[in-house]
Amino acid sequence: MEDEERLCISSGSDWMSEMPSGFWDIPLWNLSIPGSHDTMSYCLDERSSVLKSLPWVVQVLDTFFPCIVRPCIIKWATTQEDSITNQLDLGIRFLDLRIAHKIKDPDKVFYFAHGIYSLLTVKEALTEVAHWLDQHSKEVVIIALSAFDGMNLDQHKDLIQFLLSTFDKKMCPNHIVPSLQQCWNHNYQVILSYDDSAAFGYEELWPQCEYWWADTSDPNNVISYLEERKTEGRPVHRGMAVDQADLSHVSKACCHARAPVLDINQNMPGANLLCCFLVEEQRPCSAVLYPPVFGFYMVEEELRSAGGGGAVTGARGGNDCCITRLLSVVESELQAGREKGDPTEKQLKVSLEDSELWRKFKEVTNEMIVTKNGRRMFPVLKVSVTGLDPNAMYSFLLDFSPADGHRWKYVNGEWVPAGKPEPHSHSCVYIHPDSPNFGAHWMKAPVSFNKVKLTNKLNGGGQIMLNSLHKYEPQIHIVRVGGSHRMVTNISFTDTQFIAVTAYQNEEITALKIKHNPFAKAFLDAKESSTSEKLFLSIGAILRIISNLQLKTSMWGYRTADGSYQTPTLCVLLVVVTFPILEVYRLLPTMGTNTTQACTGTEQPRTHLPTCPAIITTVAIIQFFSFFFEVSLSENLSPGAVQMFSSHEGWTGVSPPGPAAMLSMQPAPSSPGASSQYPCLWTVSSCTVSSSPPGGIVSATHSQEEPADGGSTSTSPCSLLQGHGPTSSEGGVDQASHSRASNGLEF
DNA sequence: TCTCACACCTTTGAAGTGG
DNA sequence: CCACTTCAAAGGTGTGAGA
Repeated sequence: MEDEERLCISSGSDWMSEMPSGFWDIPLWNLSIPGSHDTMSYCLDERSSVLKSLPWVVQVLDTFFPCIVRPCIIKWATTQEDSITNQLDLGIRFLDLRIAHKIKDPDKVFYFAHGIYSLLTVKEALTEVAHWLDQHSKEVVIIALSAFDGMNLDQHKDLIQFLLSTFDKKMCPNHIVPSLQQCWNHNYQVILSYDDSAAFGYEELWPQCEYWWADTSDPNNVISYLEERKTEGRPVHRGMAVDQADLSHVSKACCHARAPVLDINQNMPGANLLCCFLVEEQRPCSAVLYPPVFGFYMVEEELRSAGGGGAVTGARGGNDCCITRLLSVVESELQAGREKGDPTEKQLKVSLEDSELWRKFKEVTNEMIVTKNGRRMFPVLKVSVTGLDPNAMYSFLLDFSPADGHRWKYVNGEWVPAGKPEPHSHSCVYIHPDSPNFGAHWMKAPVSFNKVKLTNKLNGGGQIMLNSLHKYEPQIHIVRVGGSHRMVTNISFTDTQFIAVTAYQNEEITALKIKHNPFAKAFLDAKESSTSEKLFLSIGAILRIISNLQLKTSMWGYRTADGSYQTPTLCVLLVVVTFPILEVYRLLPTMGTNTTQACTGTEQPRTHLPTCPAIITTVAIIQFFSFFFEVSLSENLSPGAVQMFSSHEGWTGVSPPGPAAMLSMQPAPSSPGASSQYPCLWTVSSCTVSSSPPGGIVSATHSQEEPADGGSTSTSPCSLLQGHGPTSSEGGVDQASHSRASNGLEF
């Protein structure tokens, strides 16, 4: 960044309006904006009871020894000394407000809370803010409301109504990309983040700020943590991000970053020195262009810059000794209080349920339907969690980040990138309905996001809005709530990526959804009934074949030594019974299936493999018994073979595998017209059964169009043996017999 | 590419029943 | 009072026609 762009503004109360024009069009989240941690903690009420969210020991002690407990809490909890108006005058533009409603308080009065309740009410404080904004019409304040201790839905509604009426047209809608210029053009002065699901549906309310917390008091670790997070890119969902760094193990947080939150705590000299440095040396509006330079990184850089004599501002030049001393104090202070962290959460593990199913969808590029009214996800995103603190409170959130920088289209059976993506539209964060809840609750069973709905319209109601034909990756955020210790863990699984669509493009995806989603069972049953119907067609086909054989042998029997014919009833029955049994076996994977049935992978192998033995065996039986026929089939079949029967879609749905995949029942080709004791030579594939012509193999076609009368279309099972007219003639099969066969089966 | 009505299914919860 | 069953309503699916 050029030095000119690092201009520091001397005035705190109107520094935004005094920003150089180069910053006017930069989204606010790309500016480094000073804020105050627990903004309202300067007015905690010693007479109020402690919060119920505090450990029970503290509550018990407060019951018996309030005169001791409360001053201690106030000393610990007071992170600010200046009033909210003074903070704004000093340049603070990010307000961290923890809201609470006093237990058993019948009035609709809301307070701030940090350990105990505040003296000032929310109404009083925010009215003060609104008044200040009236006097500073070009200043923009980011207000983050969170915690909401002891509040129910009705109270949320009351509070939201108050916010809407207080700030009215000053509130920047959440679909706007807020820059100074944008805000000035529309007189927006408030960006209000409301960290509760009650805010869904209000376009004036922004989602929760994302906190990046290094969870360490070591400045080097803070820097490396923020550097690492910086490489991951910006938060995927809109809203302010707070990169927070705890400079003391007692949670006297000094926060800074994209929307830095500065703690002006008087009790922590190290932190205060650094904060003072930030405030007095860096100053508000020490803005950075994208990519954002994070707080401490910037401090470090500017320290080097100042120390190296490259004065950015006149005030900093020649302050080498001062800076070194400051850093030394900070380092020693922080070294003394290394954070201990929570050993439990360090072992946090999150695993994806149904990962095998997700993987199958991923293999064929998963698709998720988005509709105007919202459509559930399938497979359902479900995770198992271990390693949480069983007694701590957590919220589980879900949002969706663009998986890549493409728009996609489905062309010729595959997804291909198709240009630049639409701007990532505002996507609500879905808060798991069980939130907040104890760690023990989250760990006792897999956490399922089965109720989340995906939409392509911005219609609130907690639905996730996605762009159609864009690829997304779900992200789960585990947020520790209800205490000053705030932990955020983000988890995502690449197998859960999908392309949002308004209608399924890939038939394989449709098949997988129908197969595994119980709500789509109707279509599974439809397929089954269709299959069963075809099964009977197949049985009919084989019977016609047998019938046809009977015709060709003049009678259904074999010639004995004395020249008479015997009817091999048992053989016929075997043929008739074997085929349906094998057919049923073949259909087993699809019949009676439910969601618990394991998927065998893509549809192709499922229908492919069992088909072969069914046909092979059936044909082999026919072949075997035809051995007894006086009239060899080979005499009646043309070498230019036609298909046998392929009534089921599953058979023909399999692409003809080509010669390499063919199974030859008897490899030796017969010369056309050659008479043999063996009736014919068969070649069997997964979907075709044909006599083997010298020149090659005829591929299969569907037999659904098979005429009911067993006519002479080439796809008819009858036609397998008789349908090639010239050959039939050559074989000497008389037309009368043919007609008789078409009229019915005789057994 | 998207929307919508539709048939068909599962899920859910209230009502009924019996021990 | 509880456990179990029944049943109807609500809601989740993919489909296919049409915009």
